[in-house]
Amino acid sequence: MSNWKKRLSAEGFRITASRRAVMDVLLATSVPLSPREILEQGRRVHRKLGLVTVYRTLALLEHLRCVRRVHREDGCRGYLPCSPGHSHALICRQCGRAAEFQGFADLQALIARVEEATGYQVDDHLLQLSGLCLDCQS
Amino acid sequence: MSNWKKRLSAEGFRITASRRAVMDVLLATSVPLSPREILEQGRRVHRKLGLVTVYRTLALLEHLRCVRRVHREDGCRGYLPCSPGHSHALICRQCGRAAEFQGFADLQALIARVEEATGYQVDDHLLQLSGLCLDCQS
DNA sequence: CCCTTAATGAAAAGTTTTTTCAACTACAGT
DNA sequence: ACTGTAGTTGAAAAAACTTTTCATTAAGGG
Ligand SMILES: [Mn+2]
Ligand SMILES: [Mn+2]
Ligand SMILES: [Zn+2]
Ligand SMILES: [Zn+2]
Repeated sequence: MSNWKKRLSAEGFRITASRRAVMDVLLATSVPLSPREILEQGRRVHRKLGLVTVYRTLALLEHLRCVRRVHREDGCRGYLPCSPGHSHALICRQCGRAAEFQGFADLQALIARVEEATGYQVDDHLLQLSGLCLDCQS
Repeated sequence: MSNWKKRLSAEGFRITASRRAVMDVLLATSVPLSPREILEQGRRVHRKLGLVTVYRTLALLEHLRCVRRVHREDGCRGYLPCSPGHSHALICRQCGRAAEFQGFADLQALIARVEEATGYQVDDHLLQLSGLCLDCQS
């Protein structure tokens, strides 16, 4: 049983055909998918999947930190699977392929300086990189 | 004549009452405003301002880098005025007050390492911090 | 196998954003 | 100033997106 399903069960959520369909789609993608795209792909394995359930499942998976939402110029609802622990997304602006990376110490240093300069107490951040993946560079 | 208006003229765009209204609202805010909020405030000075024009003016100002879009859990269409040059937004999660900060060298270092690790050629980034402003810490 | 109750999906409602198009007006040229 | 033209506007309609409702289904513990 996949990690995600374990997490759902552990938190008292039921494993349903609809949720499995959504999870299967997300686990298989390397490109951010919109709710509508997830619906379309999900229906290939679970015919009666509904869009409402896609939204609900995405909210749930996001809450459990199984997926992350990607923000782009042309839409802020691209969903990607994400590894456990803190990481950020790097998206190819050509083909959409996503990679993950860690925030290392640089960010902590930057944040410390920003706190110093502004007086704000920083407790969250949104960091996303974009560029060209190896394939799209040629 | 304000900086923004100069920039509009310079690029061949006309200075209209509607655009002035939207710009006035944006120049005066320290909190990200949604198109609808901009419409409401803008109508206080230009009665017949329409929502469509708010959207169009925002797209224009964003293109000219006079305003930036802020992404949040509860909506990715908050608009803020932004200073010339490269900077990022820092938002108070309590009262919404925004501050700007520069990306310094830390980010370059981080990006270099990410390029090294992933093979991607990074050419853009989205960075936003959030936390509590000085007032909201007490 | 029941039973309880979480979960689902169709439809409706509510929102947000874009497209259309006739009317308007900023402003360059006279 | 006056005029012509092309950029701009706003109402309305269309399209797209997201949430709510509610009767029905089915997961999974007992
Ligand atoms: Mn981070
Ligand atoms: Mn930057
Ligand atoms: Zn690529
Ligand atoms: Zn505050």
